[in-house]
Amino acid sequence: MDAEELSKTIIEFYEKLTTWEDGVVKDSGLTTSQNHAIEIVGHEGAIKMRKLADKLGVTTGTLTVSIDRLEKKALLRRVPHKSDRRSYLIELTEKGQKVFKMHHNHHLNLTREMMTDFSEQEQATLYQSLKKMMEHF
Amino acid sequence: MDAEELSKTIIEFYEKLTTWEDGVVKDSGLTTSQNHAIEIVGHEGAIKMRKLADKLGVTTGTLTVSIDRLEKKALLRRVPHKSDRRSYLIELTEKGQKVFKMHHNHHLNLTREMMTDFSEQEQATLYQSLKKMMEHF
DNA sequence: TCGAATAACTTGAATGTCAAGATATTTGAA
DNA sequence: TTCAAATATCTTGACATTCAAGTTATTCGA
Repeated sequence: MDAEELSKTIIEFYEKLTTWEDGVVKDSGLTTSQNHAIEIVGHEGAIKMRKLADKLGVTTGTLTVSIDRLEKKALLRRVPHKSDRRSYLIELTEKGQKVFKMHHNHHLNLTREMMTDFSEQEQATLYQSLKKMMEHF
Repeated sequence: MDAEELSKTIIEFYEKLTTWEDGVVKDSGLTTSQNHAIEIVGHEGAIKMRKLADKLGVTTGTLTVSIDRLEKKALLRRVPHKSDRRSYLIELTEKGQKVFKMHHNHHLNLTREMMTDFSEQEQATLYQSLKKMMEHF
């Protein structure tokens, strides 16, 4: 297999996902960055600002502003940390949960759609390949 | 294969690529958006503003500003269109070519790195799977 | 106990983005 | 041919994202 060709195809696939995701996010009235925050809080559950900033790959200053806006939209909230009064836990509101689940389902539908022509065996192979590639990050 | 699990893994893989790409781009002194423009011009060759805007998924107003900045960095230039005086062709400068090739090689290296544990057969299967998934966009 | 480290917030500057409108040019129909 | 409509790009104003640098409050550790 030619590495050039494979590299090009991986990038192409990545670009397609990005375009799809941008479209889905825009329809939900959120920005990409806001959606990303909701995704992580949805998957991780209550999480500290510091840890969330690291996962998003932004500074805490950036995150403060970002959480301000999401809190204003009533999608998540700051809850004072029980044992550290400098800190907050960020968690989804009910409205935030709904948005998260909606987005989660969109992804699930896309996966099912993409898998229509895959045999059970092919799906398993793809799954293992993705896992194997991720070992290199 | 559980669609939930597969969906989760695809997203995970996508996130890893994003983080990797962000790091590479940041090291090059460009923004993600600027890099994206260079990628497309590098792959497509001389291209009209209108077409480039469509491929980037932004308005022409956004692109004008973006190209202004890249022109100031001497990475690409506007060349008047031969038969349509309203229009320009955007092309890479030599410096832009270098940046493009560098980035291209980074991707190639990543692909080779990810493929280290893949047999020839596995690589071909992955390639076909990616192609097949992309038919659904 | 107290200085260093840590968590989050604030501010200022740069960039990205869109919508709406402006300008120049091309196109197509009368 | 002529001219209104379409097209290509640019401009402007408003807002979001982001970082760096600096601030405040609290916790930690020697």
